Amino acid sequence: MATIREVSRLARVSPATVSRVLNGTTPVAPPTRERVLQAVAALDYTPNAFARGLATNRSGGIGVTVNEVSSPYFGAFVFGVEQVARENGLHLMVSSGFADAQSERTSIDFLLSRRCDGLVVQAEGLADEDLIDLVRRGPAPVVLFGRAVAEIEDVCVVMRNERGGAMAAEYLLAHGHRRIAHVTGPLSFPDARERLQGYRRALEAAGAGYDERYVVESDFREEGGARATARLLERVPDLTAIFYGNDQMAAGGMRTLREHGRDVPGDVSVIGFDDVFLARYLTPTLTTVRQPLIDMGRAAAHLLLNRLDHKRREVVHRFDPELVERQSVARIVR
Amino acid sequence: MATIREVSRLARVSPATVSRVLNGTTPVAPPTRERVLQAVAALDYTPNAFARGLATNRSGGIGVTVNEVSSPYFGAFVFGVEQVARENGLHLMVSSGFADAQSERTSIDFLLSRRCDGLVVQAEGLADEDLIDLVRRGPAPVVLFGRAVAEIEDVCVVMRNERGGAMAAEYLLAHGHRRIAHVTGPLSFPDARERLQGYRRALEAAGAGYDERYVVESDFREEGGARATARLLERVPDLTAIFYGNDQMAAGGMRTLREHGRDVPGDVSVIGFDDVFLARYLTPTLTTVRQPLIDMGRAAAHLLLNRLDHKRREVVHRFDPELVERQSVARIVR
DNA sequence: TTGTACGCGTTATCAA
DNA sequence: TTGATAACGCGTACAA
Repeated sequence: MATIREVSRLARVSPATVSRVLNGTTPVAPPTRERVLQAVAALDYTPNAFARGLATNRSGGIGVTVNEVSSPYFGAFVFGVEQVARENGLHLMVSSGFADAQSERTSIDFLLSRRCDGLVVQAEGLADEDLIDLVRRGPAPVVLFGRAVAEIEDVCVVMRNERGGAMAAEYLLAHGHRRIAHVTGPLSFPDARERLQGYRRALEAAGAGYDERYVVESDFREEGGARATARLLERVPDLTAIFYGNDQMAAGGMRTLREHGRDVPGDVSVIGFDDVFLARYLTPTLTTVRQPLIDMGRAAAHLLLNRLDHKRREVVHRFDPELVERQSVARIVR
Repeated sequence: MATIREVSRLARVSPATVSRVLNGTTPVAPPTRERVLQAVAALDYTPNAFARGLATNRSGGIGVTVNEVSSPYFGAFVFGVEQVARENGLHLMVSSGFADAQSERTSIDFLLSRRCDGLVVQAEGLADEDLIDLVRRGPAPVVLFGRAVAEIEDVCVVMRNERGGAMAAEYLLAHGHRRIAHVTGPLSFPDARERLQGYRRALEAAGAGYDERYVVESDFREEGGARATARLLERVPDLTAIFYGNDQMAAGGMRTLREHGRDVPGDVSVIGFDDVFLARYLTPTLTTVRQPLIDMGRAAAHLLLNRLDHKRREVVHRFDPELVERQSVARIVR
């Protein structure tokens, strides 16, 4: 690997001039410039990222911590982040957090020790205070995904979950349903609480009444959705529709409904949340509340870039959900 | 951010001693060692990765290029790589290649310019020669995933696709099928060719005969699978089973079969390849040939580690497929 | 067992 | 417009 000094010798200039040509920091006389460029090409020179980092204190990389990179949900988000990073000549360093405070802490420290220029963090284990501290006192700019922390709202990219929950319930109400159940995610997660709140508001606004026997807390996972559904069928067998806090739980729930001889959507209508790709593969295909994950990833990246270069790109912080109509909801006829 | 010099002053030793304590390169007297450790803790010192890289010429990171990080297929693979990386205190730098030679080249150069210690590459666009050149003359160790290049076989982690193709066909034959169609991936991909070859070998071995009217080339995508299936139904309407080159195409194909009034598996049995996530969500659930992607990711990472630290971890280079029985194949009764 | 001093490759400051 | 030179922070011969 050639060094800047070798290039400078070949071009018969000083290393400083080579640097100037490459970084465009100071004008260089065209003929000189030309010689440098030729030398660079001849030696196939690439600047040493370590040395550059040491001198500039910037790495050209942004760190991403999410629950699990390989899940469809976070995968889509990371994809959006990567797009923007590439467009701006930055690279991505990823580290999964596995929804565990200790593990998330490790991931973040790891990324920081690698001198990332900034971080995109989706944390489920860490407390609000930890995140506030990280954002305020951390050594690098940090933006948050999927969690609205009031004190640092300007660095958060989130979904309007309350609105999404209401949207789901309203859609079912509009299709004639009244006995609408809801399987929530863990209520320790704001996402899950907000969706529940939206559901409740919509029901009350419609005069359908909120009845907590129709609500079961679960875990955002397929098996959990299946179990919660069995519980519902036992407790309130007269339900005509179920709103699941995410698509995975809806998938498990639909299986349970089938096993109990309830046709979807003939006997029970089902609606999910997220619109991950599996929604299109279920039978019937799943009507769901869509989160524009790729766009949210792009937004998070843009937000971070704003903090890195102090430009003012327009960034949406709160995304609106969108209802995707498929086949899992039927109109009630009476 | 504290520097090694500040730590050394606080501990009243030289910077060299601090370095020795932290890296364990040379024995340090216990009391001295203790003082250093306390100073490190007191100042919350983290070594500067740039300076360290400059001095050691190692970054502690490995680069990963795959078609698309966010796809379930590659996501699972990357997940395996990440596991091993973490276990060894390394971090991951990712860059998608999008199955395009130009883009893959850019990704690889990018990762290399970031001074990754090694690379895990899954390339679909680059030619064998490019990869051979990269492995042999590149500035860092490289291992390949999903492509067996004869000249550099020792750095390749692959699936026994031929065997997998045969396995799929044999399974259908064992269930009484004789008129078995095959929808392949792009035959420019070795994966697709090998699976086709296995299919052919199994059919011929069983005396069922190979008939190319039963074979349609497609693109590994859902829509392609749907179109290919329509073509098959037109050309050889008497088929009783279809082997798809991957699960995505099987998903599209099953939709087409339904649209044509063919029940799966009542009228037509279907088998896929890969066993990605979605196979379990289709209706009926998809019988398929499983690739142990996470294990393959771990193997690729171990292989790379072997080249980095010259240890000799046992690594499987060629993985055996495994048939996962679900509901999409029925026995033919006559 | 510990300290001194240099080199790693770049950018930035200052002077010419 | 260009060149010398001093950081940047660490690891490591070499010396003590």
